[in-house]
Amino acid sequence: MAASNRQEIRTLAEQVFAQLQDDIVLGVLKPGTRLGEAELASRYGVSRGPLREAIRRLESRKLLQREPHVGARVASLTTDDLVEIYRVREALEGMAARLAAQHMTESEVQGLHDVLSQHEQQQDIKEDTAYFQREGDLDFHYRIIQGSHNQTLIDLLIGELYHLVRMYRYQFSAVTNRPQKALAEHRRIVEAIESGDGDLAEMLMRRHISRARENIELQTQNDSTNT
Amino acid sequence: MAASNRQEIRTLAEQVFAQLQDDIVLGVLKPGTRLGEAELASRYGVSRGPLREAIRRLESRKLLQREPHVGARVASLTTDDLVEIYRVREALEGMAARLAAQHMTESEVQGLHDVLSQHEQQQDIKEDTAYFQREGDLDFHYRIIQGSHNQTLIDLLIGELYHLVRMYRYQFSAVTNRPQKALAEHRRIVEAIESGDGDLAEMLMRRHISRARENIELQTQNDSTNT
DNA sequence: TCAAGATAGATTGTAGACAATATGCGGGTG
DNA sequence: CACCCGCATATTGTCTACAATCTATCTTGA
Repeated sequence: MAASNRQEIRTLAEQVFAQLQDDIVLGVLKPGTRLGEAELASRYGVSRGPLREAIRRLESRKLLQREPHVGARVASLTTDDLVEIYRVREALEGMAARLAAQHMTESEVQGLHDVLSQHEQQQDIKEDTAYFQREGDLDFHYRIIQGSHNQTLIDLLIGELYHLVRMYRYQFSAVTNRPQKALAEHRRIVEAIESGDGDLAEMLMRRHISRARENIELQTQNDSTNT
Repeated sequence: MAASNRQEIRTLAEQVFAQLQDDIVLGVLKPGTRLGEAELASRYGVSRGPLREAIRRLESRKLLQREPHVGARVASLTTDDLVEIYRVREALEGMAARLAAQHMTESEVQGLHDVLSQHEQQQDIKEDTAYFQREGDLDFHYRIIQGSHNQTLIDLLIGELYHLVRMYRYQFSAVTNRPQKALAEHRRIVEAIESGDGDLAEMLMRRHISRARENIELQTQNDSTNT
């Protein structure tokens, strides 16, 4: 539902790539797991050729780590890695918000409002906050990124970086402990985009992501002191 | 010399990957060229296995475009693509400059000064401005990116984006028509980094790259009106 | 002239074999 | 007892050959 297989898949190598990626992101294959080629080949019902091509592509997306003559392992993200990623997100999504304020069409802005009101309802019904905190939050960010109409930016964020963010969320069942504030920030970002204020949109988006990063850093401190 | 093969290369697939990448970036293989698998395999003296893995990795770096059952072509960059890339550079290198101001070591700052004075001398000797306008300029940017000490950021910029920038420069023999101003901007960026002013460093870097982008956009307009 | 089918060419997928290398175990030595 | 060296094993890396599939072109017929 969220955003997994965007384009039509035709070759076996691409199928294996998509399946293996999902299995890694969703946690079916746990971080650190050794991935033997023979084992994977039989698991997905293909030969080693297409499998190795899929592995190469997943390696360049940092979803698995490879070492020559040793093999591949499912990437295991540390919190430091995630903090690094959030710095990059801050820069790229800030730019995306700025460009979205300039280039978004009316229907795209309307779509933002739809997502927003959807989240507001789910906030009232407090039981299913998981949606907002997982893929729902990402839907909002996806739309703004797409709204930048900058294909390079879109590919970098959605094609490469976001899989790692999603993997982390599934790995640690990560939830934001400030859903109301986050939703309020989303609202103000949409207002800035709607009024075409690129400067403000970028600033608000950067703050929004920066706070999420600080939240991660804080939780890490608590974890280490409690342990 | 500049920055081509950073890590030790052990497997054939990695060798082919590095060679093919260089051949594309440096223009040995011209944009749009069809790359038959059999032809490439004999060209580099390997079989199709390692070759196909190299092709997959180059595809995810956007150095070549592939179509299933048709084949691969050397990517041909349009000016619009480059403008998109410069928007991303503005965001990412702005962040890199901010982080560099916070995290660069003394010796790294010294290295920046060295590059700077090197460029100043080459400016006086006006004959060989090509160095500054090509790899020399990139050296400066590379150092600041490395100075961010954010490996995710470094990988994205140097590992993925910069090959495209370099390819474009070789493709069009692109030169900046404002070398003095660019050098002055470099100087002020180093000052901001040295004084630990992350806000200023980011702002100056963003302006610097933004002006380079405007320069590209202007040249494109002239080209189209003259043609 | 246009459209549908056949053919040629290429790429993609598969299988099997061998070479190259890392890992882990066991024995020997200080 | 600890450490180092060498060997066996398993896995990855590579190559060859062939089958399957798709694309594009050419031919043929209406």
